[in-house]
Amino acid sequence: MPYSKKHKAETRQTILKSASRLFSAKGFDQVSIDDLMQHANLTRGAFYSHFKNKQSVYSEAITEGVRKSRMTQRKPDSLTDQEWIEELVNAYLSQEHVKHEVPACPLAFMVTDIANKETEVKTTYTKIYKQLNYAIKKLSKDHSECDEQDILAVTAMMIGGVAIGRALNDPDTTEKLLSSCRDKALELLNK
Amino acid sequence: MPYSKKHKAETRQTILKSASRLFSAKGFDQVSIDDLMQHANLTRGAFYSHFKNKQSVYSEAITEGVRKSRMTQRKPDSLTDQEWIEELVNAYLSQEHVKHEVPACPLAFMVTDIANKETEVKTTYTKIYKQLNYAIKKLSKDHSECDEQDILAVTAMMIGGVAIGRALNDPDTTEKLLSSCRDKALELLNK
DNA sequence: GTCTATAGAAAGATAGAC
DNA sequence: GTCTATCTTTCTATAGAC
Repeated sequence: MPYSKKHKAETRQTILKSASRLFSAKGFDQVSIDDLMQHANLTRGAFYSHFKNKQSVYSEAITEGVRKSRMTQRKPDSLTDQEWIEELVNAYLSQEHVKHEVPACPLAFMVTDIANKETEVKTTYTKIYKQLNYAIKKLSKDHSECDEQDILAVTAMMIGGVAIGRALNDPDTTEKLLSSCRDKALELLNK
Repeated sequence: MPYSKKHKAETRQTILKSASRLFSAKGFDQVSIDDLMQHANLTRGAFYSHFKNKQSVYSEAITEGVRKSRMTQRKPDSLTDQEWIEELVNAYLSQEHVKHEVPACPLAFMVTDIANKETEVKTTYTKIYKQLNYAIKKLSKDHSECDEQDILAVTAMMIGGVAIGRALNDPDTTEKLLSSCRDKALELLNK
């Protein structure tokens, strides 16, 4: 057997990693299977040994993107829940995130792209969206009075703030937007 | 002259109308020039008498979309500023808007699509984004203490709420999201 | 499993007739 | 101004050699 199972799994993972980065950056249609494979130092033809088609790698890339993003990292023991949540919100609504200098959150980077896709993809989006809200809820419950409505508003502000920031052409406006969302989000979360 | 100037202007407007609807619904790449022209009962070849290329009609479609959307309508004299702003926020964060049963706001429907485009398109987006914030500021100044930060947070919530709502697969979650954003947005605007 | 080659389809843009 | 025809490119997906 010239190729081990381990090798196959690693190749698959490499493709998925490129996929999550490229689809976030450029959207479904602007990324070709050739692009994905070139980033993995492979050629087009090899793609179909790993994924059924383009849509299926896109769907998996969403999950992969969340796995790598800051939001799903474990809280360091040195921080309180409140400190950690503050750090997460600030990192989310940051220039680095908007400029994609850190792993992108698919919830913000892919939101419009996903709206036009099939059930499978939207179901994945819905799932990770609920996870984000649940994670914040859990981190807030001990030190805050905020309820589910507050949290839904906060995540809309976070996702919206980052998505809008990416579409703007004016760095000053982006910075004002991000800082406003940071302040108002933390205000809602710390009440 | 077999075709009048008026006829040309009308044809152009018809194309633009299809463009604003289709690009909002499906995104840049999923709409072909053929699609646009078929909706105007014309064929591909005629397109280039009206627009330079696909990108330029996309750019104009953003402006056209805003022109038709609720947000730019004039306030009826029978309503106070406060009543009108409440109506606008509620209409924006509504199921009808998310489902595109009323003209779509490009700020929400095209946000990710635009992030990956060239300067011209992003400049247009930035302009209408600022217009939205300015319009709300003007409507708020007489009855509310809210500042620019509040307004930026509110519009992020509005745009984010609608964009996320479109990507979700679960009507209950969408409804909870929309109603939470409505409540929190109006809370910020009425303080 | 990965490669090259290619089939087949779609779409942007142009040319020339009317 | 609008039509049909066409050039050209790009891309998904498959076939077959290694």
